[in-house]
Amino acid sequence: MKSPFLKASRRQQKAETRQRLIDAAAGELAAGRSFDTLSLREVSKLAGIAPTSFYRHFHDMDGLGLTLIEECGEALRKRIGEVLNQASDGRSLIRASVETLFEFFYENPGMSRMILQESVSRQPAFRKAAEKLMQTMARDLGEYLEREAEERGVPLGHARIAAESMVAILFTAGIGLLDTPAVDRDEHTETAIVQLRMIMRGAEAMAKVQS
Amino acid sequence: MKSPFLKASRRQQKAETRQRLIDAAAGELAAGRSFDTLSLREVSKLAGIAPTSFYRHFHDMDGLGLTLIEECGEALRKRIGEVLNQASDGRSLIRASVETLFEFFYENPGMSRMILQESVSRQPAFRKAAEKLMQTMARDLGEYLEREAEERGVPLGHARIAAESMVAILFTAGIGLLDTPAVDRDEHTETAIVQLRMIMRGAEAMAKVQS
DNA sequence: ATTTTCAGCGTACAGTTGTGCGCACAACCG
DNA sequence: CGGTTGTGCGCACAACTGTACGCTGAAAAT
Repeated sequence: MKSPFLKASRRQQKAETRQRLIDAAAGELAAGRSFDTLSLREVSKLAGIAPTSFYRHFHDMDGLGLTLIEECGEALRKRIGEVLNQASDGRSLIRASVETLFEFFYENPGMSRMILQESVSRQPAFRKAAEKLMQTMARDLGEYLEREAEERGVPLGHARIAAESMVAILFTAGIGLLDTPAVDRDEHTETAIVQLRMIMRGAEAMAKVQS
Repeated sequence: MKSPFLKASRRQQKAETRQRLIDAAAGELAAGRSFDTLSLREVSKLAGIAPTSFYRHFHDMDGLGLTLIEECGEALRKRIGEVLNQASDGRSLIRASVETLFEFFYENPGMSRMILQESVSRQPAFRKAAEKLMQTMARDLGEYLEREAEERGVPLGHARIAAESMVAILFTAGIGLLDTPAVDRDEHTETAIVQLRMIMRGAEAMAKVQS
């Protein structure tokens, strides 16, 4: 054991090294690299371990990638969940959701781009993981919309479909946000809000006429 | 010159080789590979030329990539343009657009996925090219919507914004389409149509009340 | 106190990558 | 016809990849 501090237990030590691998990869992503140009050797070096030691923590680079997606997705869902569940503060639900999501994108550009990227990836495992995240968000949002609309006595047609549209728009707008200078950030946000409102209106309108 | 047929002129010969490089790359994409895992040596071999001869046709793999995006984008825009401009046949405009676009995706899965993928790529050149395509489509669609709405005497609010939403949904749905078995294809299409109609309704509703 | 476990290391190897160099030889031009 | 052009080639090289193998030494278990 060449590590400078010997105090830690073995479990701790291993967990820390693993985390250093994750951080190294995330750092490169944040710096603009794309995940599939990262090599096992590279992240190992960045994490301060020998290439062959990588295997003590992940079976593959794919393993690392899936962990990254999972961890980031978890954080994101948690953050959105808070907004949906805790009664909205002053802001409208839509505004709160959009602003929260965009804040997240803006704070974690590397990870966000990776999720967006892997949702269209050729690597089935990655794509599935990213898609699952988006679908879960759409489902959560759809259920909320339905519940909320019922309370207001304004039935929604196709709540699930509307929610899917919203998620699609949010993620697409999120991409654009990532290379938008901070100055124009609010404009993007407002546009997205208008887009979501438009869908809400459309859903209400379709509920009135048919079904 | 080792080529089996010597009849062609130099210009022709070069154009053909270039095309073989393009086809080789496109073929690999269609077979499920992702563009940035393709190596110069690999496509050269597939095209039947020596690696070093690649440089006679493209400066880079990036050069090849940009050509692919451009060519495919051109084809796509042309196809959509036809639908928008020539008076709709029996189908509604929305239905015609969606069905045409999805047909294109389905016929060119490799290229389509590449465009979708590069629209969120870290490679600025690729991303810009793909984004430009999407923006152009959104603009075309927006202009059409505005014109058409005026004719019908039903003014649209935020036509451009509505068009952006539509494009976002179309492309997101397109991704999903690419790994959907042919059986469920129609269902996807119908869902997308509902989503676009919903946006239309919303845009009309927002025009009535404000602005 | 002794044994077992196991994170981390160094070495080594075969494979692949992009690309510089110079040559061949058919097409083209005068 | 002779000279130029330029596509295509083989060779070579250094950089980098993933990973198999066996060792070390401290932590954990006995």
